[in-house]
Order: sequence, then C-alpha cells, then structure tokens
Amino acid sequence: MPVHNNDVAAIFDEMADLLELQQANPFRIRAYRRAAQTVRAQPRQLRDQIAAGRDLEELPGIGEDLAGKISEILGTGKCQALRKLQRQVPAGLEDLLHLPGLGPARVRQLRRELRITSLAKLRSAIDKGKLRELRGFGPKIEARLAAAVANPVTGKRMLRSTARAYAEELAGYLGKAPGVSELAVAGSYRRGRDTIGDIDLLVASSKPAAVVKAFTAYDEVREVLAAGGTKASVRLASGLQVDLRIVPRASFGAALHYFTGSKAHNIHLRRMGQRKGLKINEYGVFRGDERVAGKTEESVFRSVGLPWIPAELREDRGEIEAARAGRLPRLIERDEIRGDLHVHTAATDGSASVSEMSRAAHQAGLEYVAITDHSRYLGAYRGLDAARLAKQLDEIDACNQSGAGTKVLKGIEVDILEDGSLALPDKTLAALDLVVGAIHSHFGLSRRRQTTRLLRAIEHPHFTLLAHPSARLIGERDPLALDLERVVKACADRGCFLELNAQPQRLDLDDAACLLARDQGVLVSIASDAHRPEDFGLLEFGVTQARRGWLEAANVLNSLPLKRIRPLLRRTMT
DNA sequence: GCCGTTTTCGGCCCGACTGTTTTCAGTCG
Repeated sequence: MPVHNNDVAAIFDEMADLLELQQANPFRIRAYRRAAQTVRAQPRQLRDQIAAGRDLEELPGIGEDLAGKISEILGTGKCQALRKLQRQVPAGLEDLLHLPGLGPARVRQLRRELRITSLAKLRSAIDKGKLRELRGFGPKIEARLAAAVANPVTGKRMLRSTARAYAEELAGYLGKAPGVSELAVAGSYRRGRDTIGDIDLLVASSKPAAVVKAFTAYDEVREVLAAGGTKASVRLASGLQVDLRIVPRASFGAALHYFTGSKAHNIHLRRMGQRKGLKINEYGVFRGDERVAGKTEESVFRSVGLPWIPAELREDRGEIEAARAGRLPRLIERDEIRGDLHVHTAATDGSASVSEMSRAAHQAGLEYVAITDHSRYLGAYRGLDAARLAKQLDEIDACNQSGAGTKVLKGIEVDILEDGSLALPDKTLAALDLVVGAIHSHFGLSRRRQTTRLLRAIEHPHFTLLAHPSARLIGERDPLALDLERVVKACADRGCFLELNAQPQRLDLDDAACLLARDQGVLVSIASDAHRPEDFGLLEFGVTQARRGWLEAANVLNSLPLKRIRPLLRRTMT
C-alpha cells in the first residue's frame, strides 16, 4: 500500500497533538503543524518528487529532521518518533483535545486531577458532577462538554456554492446595519476553496456594537456562540457557523488581508514584515506606533515590497516568492472563457433541446458549445446508441444552419468501460468533433488497474478529453485511486486534454491537479457539464477552481476561439 | 523543529472573547 501525502500529513498532525499534550516547545509543535500543511498542499506525491530527484528540504518548513521522517514514513509507512510519543501519552487523550473548549492545558488538568484519559471517562465524570469541582471549570464549560460528548463532532464542511447563498443573503442584511461603509466575505470562501468550514464576514463600521447587535438578531441565527464589542460568532439554522469581525474603515484592507488568510500565507507575510521592522496585524502595518499601511490590501502588500496577490493563490504555495520575483500568473477570468465542451440535452439526462442549450450558451457569452450527451452504456441516463446519436447530429446541423444561438460542436460523453475501451464503435466516434471520455462505473478498482484503464482509454485514436478525471463527488464519493501523474503525462504525449468540471460537487480537477496539468503542458477544459440552460452559470465555479490551480488563459483549452480549437480537438493520431 | 537582506543562535504572528476569577489563563481563529 503506497503512502500518500495525506498519510504523512496525518502523522505530523498527530505528533503535534501529542507534543501539545506533553507541553513540548510550542515552536516545535508549530513546526509539525506547518509541515503537515505543506505536505498536504503538495500538488505531486512526495514519493514521486523524490524519485524525480527533488530535495525535500527545499519545501517550506521542512528541514533535515522532518525530511528524514518523511523518507522513513514513505519507506515503511510508520514513524518511530510517533510510536514513541504514542507510548508516552495515553490513547484517548487526543480525542479530548478535539472537543470544543478543551485545549492542551485543560486536558492535562483533567488527567492530573481526575485521571480522565478518554471520552468515556469524561462523560462519567460529568455525570457524577466532578468537573465543576475543578478550578477553572464552571457550569458553562461543563454544559458545553456534556453536549459535545453526547453529540460527537458535527464539523461538516459545506460546498462553496451552498455557502454562497447564505453568505450573500447575510451580507445583504448586514450591509444595512448602522454605520457600515464596507463589507466583504473573507476566509476560505474568498480564497475559493471548494468546501467551506465556516463563513468569515468582515465589516467596516463606525458603530461596531450596533452591527454586532444586528448580526446576532439575524432571523436565521440559531445560537450565539460569542458576542463582544468588535466580533461575534453565530450558528445559523443550517448549521453553518458565521464569524463576524468589525474594524474601523482605515483598517479595512489590513483586516481583509488578515481574515482572508490562509494562516500560512499570513504568517509568511508577517515574517517578511518583521524583517523590515514592521508589525502587521488586522489593524494595519505599523512601524513602532506609526501606521504606515492598511486602508487597502494593496497597501499591505506594498509595505513588504510585493504586488497584490489574488486571494485564490494565498496558500503559501510559492505565491509570495512568485510575487517577489515578479512572476505571479495572470489568472484566468470568466470572460476569457470562449466556449464549453461538455453539455447535455434532453436526449439523455438534460432538460432542454440542442437549440435551447445553444441559445443559453449565447446568452452566457459563449462562442461555441459542444453537445456531449451520454453514451448508451449507462441505462439510467437513456444513453445514446449509434442511431440516436446520428439523429442528434442532424439536429445539431439544423441548429447551426438556423444561425441562431452559439455554434454547436458534435461530441459525446462516452463511457470508459472497465477494461479501458470506449462504449461506442470507432466508426461512430470518428464522425464527431470531439470525444469526451468519462468514468461512471467500477470506481473501486485498485490504483494500478484504474490507471491502466485510463491510460488505455487515452490511447484510443479518437479520444479527445478526459471528463471529471477523479470522478469524486465531494462529501459523497472519494476520488478514484489513480496515478494521476501518469494520466497527465499520457495526455501530454497524446495531445489529449483534461477537464475541470465546474459542477460544485465535482470541481474535478482539483487545484493541485491543475498545477500538475499546467506543469506538463496539458491544456485544461473548464466545462459546465450543463444539464439545464441556466447551468452555464456554473462556469464561474470552475474558473475559481482553475485560479486556485494557478491557471492562466494560455493553460485553458476553451479560452481559444473556435477557429483555433477545432484542429486541436479533431484527433487523427493513431 | 525551522530559519537567515539582523545567517549557525535566538528568535519564532498576534489579538479578541470567554469563563472564571477578581486580574487572567486558555482557547480560538
């Protein structure tokens, strides 16, 4: 069983937890957390990077010691240092650390004074009323822990698209609160992450207390978690947590930067500031007592000698170094998308006709659109066989001749069967402008077999483009076990393309995979996978994901005009 | 444990809120 980056990161996170319980040097603990973050954010598997001659010590936050531990973990799947820590700390203590309101200090106190080393023992101590005897523990903490123990963690993440509706409504409401001059949704939402843990709202107002009052009085608030003079947290009826922060107008840029994060990016920037004798916090950039920047985000970046960095890049994945070197990408924007290469109609599981989708694409500002209904293999979708496909091609010809709407290309979303063959005959596929291949079955194959399956599909002479490559459904289905690097390499060798499916639950390729495609020179098709006319609006989510993957227009297949894309799609290679 | 335009030691991001206590430690982001 190969060791993945996530496994390495999980080990470092656990070591950080255990070190915390041991009251180890806080900076050492932070080093493990930071390393976990770095490893998790790697676009390529570390074992492949090592095989390619990469020195792990080049990674931020990885030095001699941690590089050694990574090698050990990749080689053996285990880490001696972790085992040693596990022997020193009772199993179960870690679970306590993850309860709300319990940090290392209180967990240590529970163990020392009540010999509590597990959730079960904590529950029993609460039942016996022992907790309130402890110094520092009162009825509120007791109640909170009782609730958490009875009702284990609900820390479910929400799709960004879902969170958007809540965020926009709340922002509209708060915009009318007293003294509000500026308002923004910050946090991972602004960075465009595909899932959101909570929403961070930032407001500039001259009357902060009134804004907090309006916020906690919002209709959908189920529970007020905290409310002070300049910040508050609530849980909405939907379960979504929203954190609000209010700052003076002159601090809005600094606060927006601060609350957009990511944490790793912020720390990196603050350290740069420190070296220049500057203190950067949410109120501004300070030299001694003098505020030298902070009204806008640009001014904050400028104070450390950097250009403004787009929020989607702020993950400390090299964006600060790129900015310093003047090599930030000019990220793809929605209005640079010229077409859409993955669209369905009512012939299979869509809701509209070819001409209706063509008109909707026109409305969405697209120059061309490819109709790519399902192939016959999927009974559930009433997939097309050769005869029904031929009929659809006539419909497309008629639509194009009518001159209304957007130019329509002839395509298919053909199933890649278990053995890597395609679900329609070569002769049928040869008549099309493009062949989009996709996996809709046998998700559980081993990494080796799944990779072989895809490599074989890509070898097919008519194969153009691989749709939603990992087949993940966020929160429902894990990504395929897959050697994505080999798949990307095969696409590069064969002149094929990869899709970034913009459906909010897919967003597949993910950001790290976009980087991989870019580095191998494989163009990415940002596709709506529209099933209804209004679905072209989803392209925006795909563009955001692509921006997180550092993609420029030059890396995006469907930023090309029709004239230039046509010859790229038509594959005559054998 | 990492790191260096204060470079091999001595730093390491920083502020708000809570609960409890009575001046602040702990937690959180």
